[in-house]
Amino acid sequence: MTARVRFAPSPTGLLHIGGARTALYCHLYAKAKGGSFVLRIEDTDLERSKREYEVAMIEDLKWCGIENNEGPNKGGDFGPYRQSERTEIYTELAQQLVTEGKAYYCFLTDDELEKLTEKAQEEKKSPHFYHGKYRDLDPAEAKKKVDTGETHVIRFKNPGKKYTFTDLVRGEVTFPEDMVGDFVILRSNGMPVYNFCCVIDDWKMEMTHVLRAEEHLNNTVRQLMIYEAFGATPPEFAHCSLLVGEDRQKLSKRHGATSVVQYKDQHFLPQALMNYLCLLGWSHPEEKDIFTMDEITPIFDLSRFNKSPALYDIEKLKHFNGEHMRRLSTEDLMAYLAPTLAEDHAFHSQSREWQENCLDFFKEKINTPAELPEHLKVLFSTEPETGEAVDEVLSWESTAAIKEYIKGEVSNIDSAFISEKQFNEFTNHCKKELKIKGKFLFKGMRLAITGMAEGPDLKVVIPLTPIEVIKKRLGL
RNA sequence: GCUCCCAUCGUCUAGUCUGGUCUAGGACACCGCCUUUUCACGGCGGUAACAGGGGUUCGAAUCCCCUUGGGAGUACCA
Repeated sequence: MTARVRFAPSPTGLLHIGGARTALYCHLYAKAKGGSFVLRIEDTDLERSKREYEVAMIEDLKWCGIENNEGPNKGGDFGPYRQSERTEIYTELAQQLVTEGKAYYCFLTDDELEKLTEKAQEEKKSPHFYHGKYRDLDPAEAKKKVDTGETHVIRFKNPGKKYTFTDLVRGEVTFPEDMVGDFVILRSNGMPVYNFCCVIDDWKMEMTHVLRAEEHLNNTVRQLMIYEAFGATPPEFAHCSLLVGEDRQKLSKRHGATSVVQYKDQHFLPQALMNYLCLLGWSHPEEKDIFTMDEITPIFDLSRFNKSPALYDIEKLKHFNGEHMRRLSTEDLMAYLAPTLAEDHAFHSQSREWQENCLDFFKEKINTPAELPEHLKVLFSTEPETGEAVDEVLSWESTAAIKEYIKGEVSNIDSAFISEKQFNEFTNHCKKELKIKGKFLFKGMRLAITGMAEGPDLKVVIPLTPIEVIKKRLGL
């Protein structure tokens, strides 16, 4: 049987980091098994679901390099892929369970429910202990109430036994008989709830594997009951660890940038984000840490999941971004970095060759595009630096001598740049004729030409600095 | 409260299933040195962990139990 794996987000917000990781794992696993990756939209929460989120989600997944084989955007043999378009299927199946005595109508009002929950808690019983009030109501009588239009939901009749299943990452998991009560499967507004549709869809869409985050582990018991009620074979389950923030709690908006689109907007490389996310809970068999998703697809498997929650660390993500950025070809690097600079940045007025040399040099110094403008100041800024370090260099007599000499030389230069050869001649002149060496030479030279006390290698920086900038710095 | 899950450097992790080769390996961050000045990169080196307690065993990070700690769930959210 070919693997069929789904990612089933609810379109109630933007795709977040945790969702992207789950989607990545699902995608990777489906591809590793040569199977299909299905996108299903779980929009049964009418209040919060928005079509625009669905659209954004598909776009963000695409940016991540995750494309589905089936889904609302692609079609397929198991559609529709939006739960809101499948309500008939759910309602019919829910009715079937009622007919078979495996579910029943419940007429509990919100008030009653609340009171019963409180009562149960006072008696130190599970909150759901009294929720089965209408469990044994005569079906004919229940039907009559329904027909007269009384507000009702459909509750699943908990068989009251232990459930055990083998989770592909957690091993054998057992739930006690009273872990959940008679839970709702069809709301009073006629919409089915998550645990019900999820099972129906995974069953009818013939999913072979359900990969999701640990927060769903407890839901599995309800789902197992439903599969059993229909005599359906459940898929294999794999619950991977949760992503947490600094406070060790489930990652959410309050932890800062948690939607994928924010990383896209900040110009992170999608392959870096995926690489980092992939390693949060999964490890490469050879302990490699930098790789592309294509590279690991053939070797991706469920046995290398770590069971404990992983802390999402942006600093480490930046490192991954740097590594992937440095692996880009000259052309791709240009396409990546150049657009991140402001439109009026002096970088854009330079030649293509200059731009390539420039990026090739500065890519070594940064991990993210956001750090680039600050580094480029050494080439374009005409504002002299201030501070102790600068003052110290300025206090040396040699510095004044260097500046004087450089000023003379530069005023005679007509070309657009000082060549590396010329720069070496200047250095040698200062060394031999002016008898300046060591830090007095290099620091003095740097200050004279760049106005800075510290910075990258002068041999590279000087030939990249436009002569008019240098002249302006020297007051020419 | 109840249920389920988890527990190796500050962080991500390898090693746990199939006890010995683990004086616990790698990565991020941090620190130091080298790359004839600085910073970054790179190279080299360093600080830093098996939550605690009991067992089992000749031998335990690895197996068992308890404690503690953390997380998730406990909805007519997903």
